[in-house]
Amino acid sequence: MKDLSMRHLRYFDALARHGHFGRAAEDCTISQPALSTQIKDLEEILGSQLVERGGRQARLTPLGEEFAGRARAILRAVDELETVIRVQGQQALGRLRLGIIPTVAPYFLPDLMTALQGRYPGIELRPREAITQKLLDDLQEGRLDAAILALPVPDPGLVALPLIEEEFVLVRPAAEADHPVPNAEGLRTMRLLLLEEGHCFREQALAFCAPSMAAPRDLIEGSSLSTLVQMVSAGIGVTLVPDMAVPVETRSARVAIQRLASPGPTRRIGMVWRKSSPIASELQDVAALVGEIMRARTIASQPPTS
Amino acid sequence: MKDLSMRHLRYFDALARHGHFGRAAEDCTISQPALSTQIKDLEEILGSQLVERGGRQARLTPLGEEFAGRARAILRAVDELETVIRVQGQQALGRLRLGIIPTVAPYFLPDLMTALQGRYPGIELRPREAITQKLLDDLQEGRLDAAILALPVPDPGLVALPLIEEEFVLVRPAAEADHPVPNAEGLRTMRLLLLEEGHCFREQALAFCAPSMAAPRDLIEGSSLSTLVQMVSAGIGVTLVPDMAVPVETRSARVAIQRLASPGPTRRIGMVWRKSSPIASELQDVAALVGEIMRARTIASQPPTS
DNA sequence: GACGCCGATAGGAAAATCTTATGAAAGATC
DNA sequence: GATCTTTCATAAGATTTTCCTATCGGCGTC
Repeated sequence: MKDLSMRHLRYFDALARHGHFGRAAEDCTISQPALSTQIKDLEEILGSQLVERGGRQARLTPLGEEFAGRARAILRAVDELETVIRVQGQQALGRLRLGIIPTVAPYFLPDLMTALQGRYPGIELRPREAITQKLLDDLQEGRLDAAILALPVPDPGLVALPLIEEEFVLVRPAAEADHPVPNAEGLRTMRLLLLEEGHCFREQALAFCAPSMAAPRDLIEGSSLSTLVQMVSAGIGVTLVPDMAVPVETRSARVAIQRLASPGPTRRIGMVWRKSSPIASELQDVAALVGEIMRARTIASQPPTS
Repeated sequence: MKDLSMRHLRYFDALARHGHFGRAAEDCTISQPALSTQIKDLEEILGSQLVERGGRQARLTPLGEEFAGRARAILRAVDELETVIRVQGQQALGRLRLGIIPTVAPYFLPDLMTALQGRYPGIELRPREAITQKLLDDLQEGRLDAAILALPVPDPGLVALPLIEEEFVLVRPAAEADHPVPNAEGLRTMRLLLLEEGHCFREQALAFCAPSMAAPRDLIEGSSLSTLVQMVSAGIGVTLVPDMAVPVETRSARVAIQRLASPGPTRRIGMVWRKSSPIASELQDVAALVGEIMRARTIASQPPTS
């Protein structure tokens, strides 16, 4: 047996409104027989007579009235559905769930939010700060639209657009400001403060200091760069921070900054999203915008010295 | 361009629930390609991507989620619509809009309502009292399902089933109880009280008294039989009332009842409905029931005397 | 790099829908 | 009261939509 279709509802609605097969058919821009058969179909489907065919005019039965009312409500809902989806589909970017690793978020998120709000008025921004692995998972599962993190990402199925490349700088107690700049080997002999397991920045710093995977002696962990810097200023040890963190983190701490000799440790920050993302092209734009902001901020913040 | 169809909603709902084209297709008992193309159609119709096809699994876009929610609501409404109509279609008679002329209504309506309620449990009864012309109009326009009135009805397109035939009796002041029973000619010389224009009973009475259409002298009008009888008891004149009205109207009035000589005036009460009425067969039953009641009541009420 | 899973695409078949032509019933008209 | 008109139903053929089978291509896995 056939199913109830949208057509049935639409045609019946027209018939209910006009009370006349011919005019209803005209309203639907189909022929009168077409409408007649559809109405007949409908009555068969429901197993009840909905229209009373008097020679004079077509009138609805009580059941027909009931049907017409409900049908109209459904048609309204369908119309609204179409409108809503069409309208929402228009605006390029309605919502952006953007993940950012913890060693980037504090230094760019505010500016980023402002810029995105300006570029996409009315956008619903949902930033989320998490470590790389969690970001990648969320990305894969569709809980994030894009993420800003350190490249490379191993995952195929993701697109990555590099944004900036930045150096790590050495942060040591203010008292050691005029000590000589150590190299990687020298660093290994110092008390190095690092982020907890899971942070990509920790791995990158370690990779520089201890390429052989041997964890350096005297390794102390902190939960944020801010914590690490505070510990440094207390004379507990030294640490590495990314360039972008310097202005914020060393503003009020009594520490010395030393730029390491080339080739020093670096990281490349990029934005990634699913290749299959429906808003891939918009994300391309977003990435460009983010790149601009990041470059402007890092250049501006870097002292003219060195 | 094609239109949004019920199919689209159903298929998309399945896809949303399973997150998997193959399983969704199976759920809909169609092949996977069929579902794929329908979903693609849907996306084209709406001009937006609703599903994100990652190699791994199919995920809904935010727009897709919105769509799925609304689609589900619509499908629920459609399902309810079908159920309601199917169920209501089962019960033979859900509602009966029954018109009755004023010279019948007071004497039968209560019994009739009771009997119909008993015969059709849960029925919604809507009796309406009005003069013949109005009843016929309402019947034609579908505002009434059936009407009880005096036959014949000129209208083709209506079916009429005779129920009872009853005589008119003369009502005169109690003081005249032993006056001789007048014939039609004699009636014309008396002060005759009649219903207002429009009542079929008025015309029938007039037709008996004054076949030549000449209105008798001294004609006085009242708005109901009850009023007329009260006026008679006050000695203002005489009137005719149908047999069925006698028990009720003369119960507490000081009036005399005289049965006229045969062939006296009579009227035939019947029930009519549209030939095209969808509940024509039920109305046939209703008419039979009404006939039974009327006959029982009129016979029982008639004194054994003649 | 072969295999398996998943969804897209192609081509032809089946079904639903539409149109034109025609029929039948009931009012309307003369 | 016979004819004309209106109105809806039915019939037959054309068109469109929908579906199925077969096959491809991407992607992840072993």
